[in-house]
Amino acid sequence: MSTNPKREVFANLARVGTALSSPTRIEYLELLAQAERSVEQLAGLTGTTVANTSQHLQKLRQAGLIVGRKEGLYVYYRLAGDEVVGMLSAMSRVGEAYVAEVERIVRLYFAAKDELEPVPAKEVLDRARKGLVTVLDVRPPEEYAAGHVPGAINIPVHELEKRIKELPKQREVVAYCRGPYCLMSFEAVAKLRKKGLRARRLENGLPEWRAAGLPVDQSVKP
Amino acid sequence: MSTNPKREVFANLARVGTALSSPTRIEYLELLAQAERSVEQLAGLTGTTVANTSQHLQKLRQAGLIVGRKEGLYVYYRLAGDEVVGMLSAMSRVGEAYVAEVERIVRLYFAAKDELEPVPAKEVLDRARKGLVTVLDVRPPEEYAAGHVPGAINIPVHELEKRIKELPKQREVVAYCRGPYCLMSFEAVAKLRKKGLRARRLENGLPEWRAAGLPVDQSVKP
DNA sequence: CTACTATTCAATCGATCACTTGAATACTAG
DNA sequence: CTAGTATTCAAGTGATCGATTGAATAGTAG
Repeated sequence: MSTNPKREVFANLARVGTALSSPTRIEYLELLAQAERSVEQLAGLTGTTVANTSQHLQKLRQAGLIVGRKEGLYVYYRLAGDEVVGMLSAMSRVGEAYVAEVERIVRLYFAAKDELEPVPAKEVLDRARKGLVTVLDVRPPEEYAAGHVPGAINIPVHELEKRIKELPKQREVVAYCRGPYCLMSFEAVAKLRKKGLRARRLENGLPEWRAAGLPVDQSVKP
Repeated sequence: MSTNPKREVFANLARVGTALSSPTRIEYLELLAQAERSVEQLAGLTGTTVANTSQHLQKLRQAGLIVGRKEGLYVYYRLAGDEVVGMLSAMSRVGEAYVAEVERIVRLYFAAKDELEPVPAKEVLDRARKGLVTVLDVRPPEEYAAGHVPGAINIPVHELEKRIKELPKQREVVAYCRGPYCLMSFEAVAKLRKKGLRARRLENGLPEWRAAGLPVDQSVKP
């Protein structure tokens, strides 16, 4: 029983767990699941200092969850792979199912869950191809550019009211954003319904869509 | 949206992450995945004190990963559900794929980094068009299908040895994979040289190639 | 009731973590 | 080269964590 190989494996897994033990780092992961970003961008998005952000990112990198790419003066980080999204989804599922607290918050903020029943991904893909629904991406343009559901229209949620006429009025709208805990699509559905459109949420965000192996379009860089 | 609900949810997910941040606790989870056990049994199996075991189990319980059942003098703990196993699997996948592998290969090849000097992207494009080099994509087929260097041959790194005859023996091979921190191309170059072929790495992976505005071929989805 | 056992609680100590601050490094522009 | 910027490194502080120890709680057996 000199060195236990199983213990070594567990120590490795624990390193991943440690990386996931900070709310801030989970937020970074969610942001990086949308598009790669520089340290400075991430610091601005989360409201922390650059040095602190850099340290968190390095913990995530050491755990193998993200990778960095240096381009000129900037270091762009992105998720190491779709497996990371799958892992986060698995964690969310456990959290939702077993942590009473999470359930409470989900109920409180995210749900009139019955009224806002989400649409499964496959259903959306089929119906979008047949022209039966309009798929709406309410995330910021740079995230849309980094990857979006094929054929989706991009209108950030805060511009939705003034650009609502870009959407076909008679067709049902399916809105999505960053993930299951992202509020933007709830907000969008509420606004659209207020204006008299039929609207529902996609069950998850783009990272989960991509991780499920569904097709993703990307805006070409100049 | 007064208090950010996303932050609250992330804080709870982080509690799950914290529960998974200790090798000992992961060991308990693995044991409990087999069968429910009492505190004393678990303490004996892991070689820790009963009090310590009890504390770990309570952290796991608070995170919603296990549940306890009191029967007489004993408290029997078991996993809260199968989703926990799924989450552990997802973690293992990430850990194995990105931590262990990278560490192993870095140790193996880092010393020889001078010998494995990479080829700049533009040079490869020119020389590939002139038929001077064979470009080799060692990523999994689905990633190759989603986009690859024009004219590149796709042989996943683990199939390289048995499919090596698909490569022209006299032409130099330039191998690439996922990115600058992906080590599959290091492995590929090492294998190719062992077989007597001239081989070098592309300086980056396909994402950087695409980001640099260089042409990318794509296999059409059905 | 008393004696005994499994589990949990409480107090403690050293190690690690999150965050801040200020400096060092790496790269670009001129 | 110098000036300027993005990122990382290094040191310091208060908080939390993991483990130990010893006592308290809850249950059983007689």
